[in-house]
Amino acid sequence: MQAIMATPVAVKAPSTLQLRRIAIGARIYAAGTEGIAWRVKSGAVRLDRITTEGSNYAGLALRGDVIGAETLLFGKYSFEASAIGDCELEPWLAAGRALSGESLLQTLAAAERRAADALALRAGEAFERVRQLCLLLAQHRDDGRREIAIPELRDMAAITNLTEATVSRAMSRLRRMGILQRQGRRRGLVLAGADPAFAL
Amino acid sequence: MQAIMATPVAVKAPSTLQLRRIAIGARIYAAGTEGIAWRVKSGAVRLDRITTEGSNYAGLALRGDVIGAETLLFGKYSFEASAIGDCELEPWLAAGRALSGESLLQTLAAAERRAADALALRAGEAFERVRQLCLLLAQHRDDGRREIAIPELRDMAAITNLTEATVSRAMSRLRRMGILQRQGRRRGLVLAGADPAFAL
DNA sequence: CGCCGCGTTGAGCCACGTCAACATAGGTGG
DNA sequence: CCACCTATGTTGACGTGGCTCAACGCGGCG
Repeated sequence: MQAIMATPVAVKAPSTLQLRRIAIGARIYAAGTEGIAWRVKSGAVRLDRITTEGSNYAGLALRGDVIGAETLLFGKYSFEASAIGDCELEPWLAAGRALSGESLLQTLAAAERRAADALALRAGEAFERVRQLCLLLAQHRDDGRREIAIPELRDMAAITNLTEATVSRAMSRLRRMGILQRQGRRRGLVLAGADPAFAL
Repeated sequence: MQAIMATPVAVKAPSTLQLRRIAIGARIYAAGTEGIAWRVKSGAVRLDRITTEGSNYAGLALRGDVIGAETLLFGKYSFEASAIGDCELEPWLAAGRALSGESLLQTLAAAERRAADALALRAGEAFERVRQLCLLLAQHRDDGRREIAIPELRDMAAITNLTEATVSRAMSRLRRMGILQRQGRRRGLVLAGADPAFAL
């Protein structure tokens, strides 16, 4: 487990905080702890809201999204964040004097689009939801194909509001159909075809 | 249907635009049209994303939330907004020179909390989802009771990702249990008990 | 009055949840 | 290196919550 590097000192000298790498499955920060805001350079982040009855999936952040912006107001994180794909984060410097309204507005607009995506992942048939989630997680490569770091079933299930068993069946089907390539159980990258016939 | 009052002229002289009232069920603005950002003073707003395959529920805005902030960037609305309870909107003046970073940050934090609420409304059993939605829509009154402007079933169904039939059954049950009072078919206000036993 | 949109309710069915058994990967200690 | 353990993923069998389809009631409106 990585230490939370965000301290008041870190806030004062963000330039010393460079790219932060988080392994898949690891927690990025806990709710209620102190820290700074980050921009997701690559990977995928799951946000959870902590309630008295446990923690619930509360949002998704992908490449370009900002997480933990509330620390600029409260000093503490409101949600818990965990990496569901290998992540690179960079400190988000909208804070302090350099706070740009335009940048904040863009972040707000992006957050609203992302929230709409997250909602859409909870509607429709199971197979379609899982397919859409894979699409969101996919990154384009030079050769035109897409690669996807498959999150744990637990996370995919929470995001789509399905059970792990149902997600597993959908993933098996995507593999059987040739849309996802490479073995099933293997953690790590999987390829989606470049062929438009593989609509993914 | 109310006319869309938001025009470039309106943007230049927002002070002339005062409280805007929208009747339940009416559209507030359409995606792609020009306009300004609004703060929801009361009521509830449903946001929809327009795609080639029609429009999909994409978010919820309640008292205090800001809608249409993306117009400050693009000049146009990205989503469609409709009132699902009688609404009062006021122009949101974070625009132009008066743009305050703090206010923007608060709006961003509120949007993220609201997005988490919206996601939670799509998890759990049908009855519980409908109950939670009613809770979100309820306003406290002086006498300690709560009043709720019941949206159309169509909207409650879209928000909770249930069918109208299922939502109707859940609402009937809430009424049978005495948690919601007043008749069923009647459009308009319904009361929830103040008694904590009526957990709603 | 007749029509239309909305809400209500019942009957039957099916997609997904539940439960369980098993497979495999990865870690840990010998 | 293997033995073992645990966490995770896979797959089948079965049950059920909510969807589908349909009929009906009611209110509003031309």
